[in-house]
Amino acid sequence: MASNEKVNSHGQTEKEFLAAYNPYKYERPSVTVDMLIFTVTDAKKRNYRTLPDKELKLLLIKRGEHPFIGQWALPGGFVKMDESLEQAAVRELKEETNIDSIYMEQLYTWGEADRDPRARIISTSYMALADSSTLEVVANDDAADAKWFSVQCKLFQEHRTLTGTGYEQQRLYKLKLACEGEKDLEAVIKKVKTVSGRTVRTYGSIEECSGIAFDHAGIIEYALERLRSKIEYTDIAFNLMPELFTLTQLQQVYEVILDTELLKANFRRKTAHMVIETNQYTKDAGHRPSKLYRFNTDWNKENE
Amino acid sequence: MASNEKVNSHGQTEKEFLAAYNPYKYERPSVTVDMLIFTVTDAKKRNYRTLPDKELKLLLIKRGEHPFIGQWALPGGFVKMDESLEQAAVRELKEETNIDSIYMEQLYTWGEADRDPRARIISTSYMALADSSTLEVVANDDAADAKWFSVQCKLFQEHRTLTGTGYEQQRLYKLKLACEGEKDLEAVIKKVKTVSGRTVRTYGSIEECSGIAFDHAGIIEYALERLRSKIEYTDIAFNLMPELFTLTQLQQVYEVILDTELLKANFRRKTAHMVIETNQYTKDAGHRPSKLYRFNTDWNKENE
DNA sequence: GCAAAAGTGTTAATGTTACACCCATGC
DNA sequence: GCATGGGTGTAACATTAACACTTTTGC
Repeated sequence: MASNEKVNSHGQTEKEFLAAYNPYKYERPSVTVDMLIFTVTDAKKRNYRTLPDKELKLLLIKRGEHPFIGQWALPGGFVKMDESLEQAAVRELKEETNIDSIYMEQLYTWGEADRDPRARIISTSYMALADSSTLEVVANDDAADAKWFSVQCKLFQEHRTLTGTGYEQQRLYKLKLACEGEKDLEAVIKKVKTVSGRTVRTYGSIEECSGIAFDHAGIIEYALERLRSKIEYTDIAFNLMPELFTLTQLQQVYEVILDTELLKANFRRKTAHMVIETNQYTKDAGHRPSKLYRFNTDWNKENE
Repeated sequence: MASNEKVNSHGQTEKEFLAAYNPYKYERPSVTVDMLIFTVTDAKKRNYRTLPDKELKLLLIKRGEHPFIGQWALPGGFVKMDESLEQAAVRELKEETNIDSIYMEQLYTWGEADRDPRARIISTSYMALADSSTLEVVANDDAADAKWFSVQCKLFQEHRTLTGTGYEQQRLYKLKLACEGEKDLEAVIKKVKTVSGRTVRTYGSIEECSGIAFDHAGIIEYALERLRSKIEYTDIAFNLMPELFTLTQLQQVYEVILDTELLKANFRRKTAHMVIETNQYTKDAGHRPSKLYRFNTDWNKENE
């Protein structure tokens, strides 16, 4: 369907409408969705007794074309004219992982004019969370250019300068993405907060970056921040869990995302109302068997 | 600059790039920013003794053209090809209120394919908060088609149906916008949460709407929800306060946004660390003078 | 004096943090 | 027996919610 054949509900062709309303005529940005698909997997057991460590993983695609050829990028693609942003995100998710109906939320829309060297592209990022047991088959199916990278992001420098009317706070985060058989990807992201009188302004920038395409390092950092804060006050973490899980597994997922150690007794009290006990147990674990739980979808019936 | 003259950093014209990368050729959406500019103002005093009530206000523009002619819409406009989304938002803010450098944050990007009857338009919404003392002059300057509406949004119906594998929860919110000399604007927004097994899905829709253009009623409801939740754990409310304020005024702002009554003593303890006492007092108030405070920009020095 | 709001103190309930301890399993 | 994790109890402390009370002003 050519653009100038489209007649809208007011008897205008799209061309007529745009000529009247859009000062930029046919020069319009392209819109894409960028998908941040996270999961949590087990690292290798150190010996027969220990539990495996958990790793937070993110799906990346190796670019086969310029620009950033050979570098890794978030999966995603153009939004079609007849589908909503969310439909586009669901479609991309299905294409990449072959799963529909997993948790997904819109994160942020990235609109710097020069973020893509080819043309003006505005990208809305979506975060999806999946239970790794559902995914494993698919990951192998995929072409060799889609891989799960383990994700780590740490604050490694912080400094604060007083100015006449306030202060400027600068923080440097190091993002590390690793995948067996691939070079490690690294980026340094700077976040600056300027307080001058009553006005507070914040902005971020990518200071160093190796192997990560476009501004995707910044997008990944943003998603991790969101994930970290939302895990504290929502039930978002259960989207990363299998149907049945032990409380220690749940705690490990919290720990790998928050990057802290939590106290077992306190963690169990805090999450008690979000889980339902089953009468099943793990076995052959090299230590005492543990009870399996499932997510209690009704935990916040009253509040929200 | 015509679109096909633009040569990018890889020696392609934009036309060549899009032919290769974009399956939709030249058919691309338009992108706009929609601005939600909030402020809090005083209603009329009931008598010489009482304090004025606070009202949460939102700036709306009367549409002079089809579609939705005569109805009220959020201010906003097209994103130019050489400016970022945020620059576009700042520009629109300046055009509407003549203010730069007030608090602003990106809210959400609205991408339903049919949300504008004329053509495919994707809109990123930004919320801005302003202290009304800075604004009052400008509001009068503006053309008669821009007005501040008082905003109210209440949950008025809730119901829950059990399904085989979970439940469906439905909530109806009534949004009311009022402005002296204008008809009241009203909308009913439905939010549905479907829990089926472990998968939770949420979506919203506008059920009834009178006088509010496009899908803007839903955008306003979304912004109010964000404002309400952020006021609880950030210092966002101080963007609505003048330089100097009393603790009761601050409490009133919290109350009008949260739509509850708060206990004075407890409110003061909770906000104590975010304010700095001055040695100034209000006077001629018909009751005991009260101390004026200012925002303490350093309140979260350690934490965040 | 009195209405209205400013401002402070107290107590009970609740939630959080840190730590200590016992239990069950596989080798 | 012992390493490893499963699972529970408790005391100190911090936070919150509800209420009661005193102070200061303009008319």
